[in-house]
Amino acid sequence: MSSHIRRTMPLFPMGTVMKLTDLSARQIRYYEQHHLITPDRSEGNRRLYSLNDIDRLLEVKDLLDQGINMAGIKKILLKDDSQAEKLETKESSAKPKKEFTDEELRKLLRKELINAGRFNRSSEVERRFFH
Amino acid sequence: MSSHIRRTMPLFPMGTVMKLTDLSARQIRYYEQHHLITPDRSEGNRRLYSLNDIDRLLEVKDLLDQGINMAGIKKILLKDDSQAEKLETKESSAKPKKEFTDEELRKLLRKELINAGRFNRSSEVERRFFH
DNA sequence: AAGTTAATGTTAGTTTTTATTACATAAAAA
DNA sequence: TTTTTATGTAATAAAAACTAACATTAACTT
Repeated sequence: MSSHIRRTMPLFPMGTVMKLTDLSARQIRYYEQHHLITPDRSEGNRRLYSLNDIDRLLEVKDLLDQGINMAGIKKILLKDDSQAEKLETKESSAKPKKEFTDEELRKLLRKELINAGRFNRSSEVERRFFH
Repeated sequence: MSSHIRRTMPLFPMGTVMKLTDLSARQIRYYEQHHLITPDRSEGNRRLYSLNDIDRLLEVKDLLDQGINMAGIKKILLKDDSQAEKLETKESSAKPKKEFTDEELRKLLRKELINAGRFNRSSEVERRFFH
């Protein structure tokens, strides 16, 4: 649970993600159009990516490098994800309800980041950049 | 990629650092004025912080929370850091250099003891945040 | 008590970064 | 060949971040 909060916290703006993934802004937004990631937004509408988002982008990049096209990548990464299926069919206006305010989430994340044990499995980006 | 490069890589813009440290932009820039951090800059002059920078900011925050003032924090964090020494000398070259006397140090120490109850965190952010 | 200093807040004006949208293009698929 | 895919590029608007200056408050000094 704590790991989940830590890795889903919307933290990184576009520029950071571009550097971490070596993808262009165009590419990153394109993959979002295809629902492979759904980054949160700042109050001012800037995209904010989580560690999970960055992981996912690196997976997409990997698969593309292997010659797999978007349709295949979707099939692979969004497999039996009913939420994504819905999004795929139609722009769903149903947003996930927020249980926490942004402020509360921030505090939780920081706490988790600070206190989190090392027993959580590493994400791709963590392995690549932070170990 | 070596650990040093990873941890000194200029990655995070101000907003991200504010969230990770719960410090204001004003505070973060103030600590930079005092040479406690020296973030890199983007091509467009935006500050880019590394994991090491964030570590340092959290240390500063910790020490401030313990009632230690900037002078003491500098003494503690910049000790035998030749780069910082150079900067320090350069900036105050026109002014009389204010030394930190034993008396002042004892005062700081007393303050710290009075505010004791917390433990010193000397660990780095990388470990706390991303492992 | 009054005056200084230290640490941080706030505000204003400017530059950089990001978002959106539209059009362009090379390579792959049909 | 024509169409689709994945990505590039350009124009414009808005947010985020910069610098600099002035404001404020709590902590020291005298």
